[in-house]
Amino acid sequence: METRTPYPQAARRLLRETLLAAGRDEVQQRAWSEITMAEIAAAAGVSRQTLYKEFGSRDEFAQALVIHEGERFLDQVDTAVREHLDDPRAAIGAALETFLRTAGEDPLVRILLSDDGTAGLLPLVTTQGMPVVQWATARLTATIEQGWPQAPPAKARLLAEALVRLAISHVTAPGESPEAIAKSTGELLGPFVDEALGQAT
Amino acid sequence: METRTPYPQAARRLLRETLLAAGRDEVQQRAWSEITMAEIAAAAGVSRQTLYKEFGSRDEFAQALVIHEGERFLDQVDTAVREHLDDPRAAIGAALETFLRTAGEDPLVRILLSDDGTAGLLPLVTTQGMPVVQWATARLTATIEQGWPQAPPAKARLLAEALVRLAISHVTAPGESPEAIAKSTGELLGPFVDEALGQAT
DNA sequence: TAGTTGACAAAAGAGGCTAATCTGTCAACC
DNA sequence: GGTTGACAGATTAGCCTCTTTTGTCAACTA
Repeated sequence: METRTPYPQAARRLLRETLLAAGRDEVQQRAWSEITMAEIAAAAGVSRQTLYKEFGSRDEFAQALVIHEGERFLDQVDTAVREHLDDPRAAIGAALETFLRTAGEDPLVRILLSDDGTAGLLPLVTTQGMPVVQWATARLTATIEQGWPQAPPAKARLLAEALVRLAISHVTAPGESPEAIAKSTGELLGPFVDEALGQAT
Repeated sequence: METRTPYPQAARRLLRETLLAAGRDEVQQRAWSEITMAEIAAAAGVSRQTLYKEFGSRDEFAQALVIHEGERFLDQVDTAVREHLDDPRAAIGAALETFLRTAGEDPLVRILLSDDGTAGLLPLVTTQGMPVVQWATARLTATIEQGWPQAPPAKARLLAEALVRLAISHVTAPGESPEAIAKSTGELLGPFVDEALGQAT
């Protein structure tokens, strides 16, 4: 599984990583609309043109940033899932609870939700949310298939997309506590996963 | 079931209905931020003060308008559900498909989704969406309980809220076709409803 | 080769300032 | 129960200017 990465790819990856980290730092302090590309480049210790060369445009960078941050959440979800490979229903609950809790506490997510206008990042998870939904769905699908290889791919994807959409919904319009939501959703989707995975609670 | 409504209530209801209808007509043409309370009142053939007396403020009117329009969609959902009382799984599919199709074609919904900013109506179904979610959930829960009295209330509510959130998600960030979504979601939630209602397909 | 620098047009945004409009709430009237 | 007219305070439209930002050059450097 471990392969040495050739220098060019590694350098490129490092560059992206550095720029995205700089972007995160900025977004944690001010609204997206008040942050300039020049500032991000400067914070990363790189020229503005390098930023453009790597990401193409401001909007594309925003997309990449949101997905990159999402990656952090999904890593945690992965871990939560792996701790409940024996009990799919509990896995769903743990995954959702982990996600909602960390997202709810994350300063970046708070800012994202508070900056309403068209200029902000919020549309990237609502009206223009499809890229994020599809990316997260693909990622979660992979996690599920890895944890339960016997699951039919179509059903894994179905479950993943529903979880992604429900998770986003609960983050943007929060009602009950993460635990309550996790419990309910586990109950709701439990019968489906029991059937799909051929395992009983 | 049929009771004569006393005049005062009837008049009040007629007033609200007329104002909301006027509001809908306006919103179908321009963005919410460009519509004034005076125009709505005029379109309803009523004075501005009557509007304020009835709805309190611009924001409250917006809330009422969104819910009132939602009522139209949920009426259709009700009908769709009632046509499949023998098959809960099909009922879910029909309900979602009906909702997504009519919502997708509705000019009002299109405008709602295109007007991003804080000034628009969109936040009422996303970041400030809880009132709408709760209202729609309560309404759908009632429909389910009426159609399947044997269903445990908690499970009916659980199912209803998930359907509401998924429906909103699919309207704001549309991916597949209404039919495909309806089919998938029916499949996803089927096992749960089978269990909750004690009926097999 | 991968990055920096400086320069650029076009687009967007900040600032100020006035006039107009809108909201939300009066009280008087029918 | 509804209308009318009037009102202060807050918003918004318009316009104009100045500045900044975006996105893309070509020339330069390690």
